[in-house]
Amino acid sequence: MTEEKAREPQERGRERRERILDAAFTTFAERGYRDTAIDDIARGSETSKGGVYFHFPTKEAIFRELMRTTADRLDAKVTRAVADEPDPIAAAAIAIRTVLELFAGHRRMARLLFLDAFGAGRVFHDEVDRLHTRFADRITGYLDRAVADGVIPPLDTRVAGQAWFGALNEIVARWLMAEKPGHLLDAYPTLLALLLRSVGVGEPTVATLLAAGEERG
Amino acid sequence: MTEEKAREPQERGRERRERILDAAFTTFAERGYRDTAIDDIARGSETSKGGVYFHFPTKEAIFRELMRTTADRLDAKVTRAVADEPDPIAAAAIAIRTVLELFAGHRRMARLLFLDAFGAGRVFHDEVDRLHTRFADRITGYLDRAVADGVIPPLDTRVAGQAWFGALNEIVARWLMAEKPGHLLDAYPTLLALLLRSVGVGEPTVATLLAAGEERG
Amino acid sequence: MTEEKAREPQERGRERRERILDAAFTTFAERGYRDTAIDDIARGSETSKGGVYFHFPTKEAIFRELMRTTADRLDAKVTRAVADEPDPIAAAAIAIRTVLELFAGHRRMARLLFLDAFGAGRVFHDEVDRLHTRFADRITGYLDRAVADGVIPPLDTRVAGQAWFGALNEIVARWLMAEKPGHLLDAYPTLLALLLRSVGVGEPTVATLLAAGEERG
Amino acid sequence: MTEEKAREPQERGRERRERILDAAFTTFAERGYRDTAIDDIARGSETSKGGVYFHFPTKEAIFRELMRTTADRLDAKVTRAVADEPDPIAAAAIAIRTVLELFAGHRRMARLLFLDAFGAGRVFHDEVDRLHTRFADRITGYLDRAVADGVIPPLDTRVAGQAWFGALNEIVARWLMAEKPGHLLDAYPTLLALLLRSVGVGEPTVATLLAAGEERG
DNA sequence: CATGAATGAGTATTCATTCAT
DNA sequence: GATGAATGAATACTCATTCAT
Repeated sequence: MTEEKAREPQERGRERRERILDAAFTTFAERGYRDTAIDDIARGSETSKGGVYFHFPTKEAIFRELMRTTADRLDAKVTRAVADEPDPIAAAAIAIRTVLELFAGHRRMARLLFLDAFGAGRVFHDEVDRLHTRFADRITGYLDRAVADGVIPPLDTRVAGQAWFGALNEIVARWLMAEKPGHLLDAYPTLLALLLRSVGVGEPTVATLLAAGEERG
Repeated sequence: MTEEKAREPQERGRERRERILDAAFTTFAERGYRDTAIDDIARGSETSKGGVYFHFPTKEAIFRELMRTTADRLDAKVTRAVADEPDPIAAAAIAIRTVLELFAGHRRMARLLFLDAFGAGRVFHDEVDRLHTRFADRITGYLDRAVADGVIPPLDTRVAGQAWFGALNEIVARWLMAEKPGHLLDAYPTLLALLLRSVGVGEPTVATLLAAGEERG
Repeated sequence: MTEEKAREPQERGRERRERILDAAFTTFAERGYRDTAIDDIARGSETSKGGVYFHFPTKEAIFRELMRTTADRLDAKVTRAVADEPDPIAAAAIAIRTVLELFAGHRRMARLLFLDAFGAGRVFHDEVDRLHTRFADRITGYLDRAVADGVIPPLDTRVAGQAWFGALNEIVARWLMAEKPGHLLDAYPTLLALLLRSVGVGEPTVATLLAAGEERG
Repeated sequence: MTEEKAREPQERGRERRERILDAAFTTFAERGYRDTAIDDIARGSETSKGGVYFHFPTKEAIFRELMRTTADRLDAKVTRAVADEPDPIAAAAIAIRTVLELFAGHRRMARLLFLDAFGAGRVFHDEVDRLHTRFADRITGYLDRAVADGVIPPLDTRVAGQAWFGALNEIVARWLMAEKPGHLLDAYPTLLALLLRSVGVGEPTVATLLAAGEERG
């Protein structure tokens, strides 16, 4: 209290807002959207119900913002990891590995993005659609470049992007649901090889990229 | 009424039960599990709330039965379609095509199986899990046979099965979410080629199977 | 079925009616009025819901009849036990002992009459009122005679009848509620002595009646 | 409204809580537990259903609190009335008279404690049991002291306590059920005399205590 | 800005009772 | 007479949202 008074009121507000988002993140990921009450979020962020409603108009808005910022963070991380890689196929490989690594380390994040769906109903559909489209489009982008570079033969890259994302998505989802989940990254070599071959990347390149992954890991 | 008098009482009961199931199916698919009230189902099946509860013990039971029978129907259809095909790779191709065809014709069925599980809450995590595992395992089975037959090189077929299912799943899901969905089957050639190549099926075989699909379609 | 056809239809009906009453008795005593569904009674008497409603107009009617006939049986038993006893005080002593003996042997009967109340609400109030009044009046009758005979000094026998019945009632109720109930009859000597003294029966008579009880027990 | 503005918010909350309790008390006493809907309580306390649930977690909790506080109030009143009386027999006499006086003036309170427990269902068996045991034990305590003081001959005071309580209980219950109830206190002299004599209090003491009661009344 | 009391629409489930067959 | 399918009123409890203080 005393310290807080010293800060700019604006900053105090932003901090509170952040605390609410944090609490919401945790609770949504643990109990799901429907089973999370505003009261839980208020308690978790050491605010009151009214406090929450000062910063966010509805429960749905909190969820939406959370989904988007989480996706943003994921996106940023991938972008950074891929930044210096000129080869689109290698970039895709790195992107996939980064995603798996991130989820492996932040199971909660994965739960929010992949499974929290349950209970959120319509609200979630929109947001998940946006999320899936966004990542699938990104993959499509890599593949388009790869086609343009002549690295892989031409193909319907939109469908391929969706298929790649779907494959990745399912691997993560199964891992999340597993009672005794192993290491998510164990699936990486197989998955990467599958994806690369699927778009016609030659075996030598596949081997090279897998080796690169080994080194990094 | 007049017609009903003619039928056996037992049959009338079964028919009512079916009507309830139908109405539930429709409403679940349109509004999702959580947003469907028993009253809606009662109204949709021209029964009363009590009538619904005479035939089903809980709302959850209705949903579960619907999930199971729908999955069963899908499964049976695929099994029949694949019955006479000894080549596992060709069988997989036919299975995928059958699924796409079925969903293309029964968008509602797809919604229930792929999207509406979302919104049903934690209780159904395992039901969805079972469903996904069931179909992924089926694919794994085809691939195992293909490996055993020496048609494709050895690989982690469990991961591959999940990846294939995920890819298929995502294609259908995107189509379901699309505002102006095109023809779901348009994705078939690309998807099939991707999946086949991903496990190392040679280009000649890929071409043959695609041609076979063209003929059938 | 085959046997039943042989009997008079009237008798078959009466038997069914009896079976329903039996089942109701058991279930009411075990689960209470409110927690007993007509379906339970139907199942317990191997009839259908409709069958129950053929013999009784409402659930309440079953309960009422059960209360009354049970009370009647109790009453009859007491009447028989007391029949040859000209001394009203001795008669009262025998009556009390008979009631305790009966309940000690038929805990279920006691539950119905004393406790099943819970859940029956208003319905029970009336019936319990009738029951209590009936037995209290009976005691009042004994006491009136005793006063007339000059065995005990004059007193407000109505109040005394109620008090005696209340005392007896409470002893039984406590016994019914006890987790590890002892022998209900163990309370008899104390209770009888209390009651007798309360209306001014002399110690010699008290001792005689207690001794008589010992013999009979 | 205008008055309320003046008060502390905390107090307003407590007041509302009290209003709910009052309304519940009245309705429970009039219609019984089972036949009282939360909506009735809400209406009676000029609140909303949600308002009731803000102050109490369940309907049962309201009833329990009501039972307990009512019993406590009764207990406290008796304790106060008896405080300066060193003679245990006189104390018991005063206690009985106080209970009768209190109930005579608060018929509703009597209904709640003595009759309305009926209708509350199995859940409350133990609450009623506790209540009865509590008061019976109190009487047993007086009698134990009286025996220790040599005022009355030794006897099974536990049974006697139950019998006394049962007698008192029945008198009140009959009065409550009566269509045209007379004065409850009219029963006092007879009841007291019965109870005292039942444990062997000598006639002179009985006369003295009755006279004391006359004076006080 | 924060609080938390209050609101009230929303929901699954139960069950006595009816009645067509 | 018997059956069991159907009815619909009744009810406790939840929770997003509002708003006076």
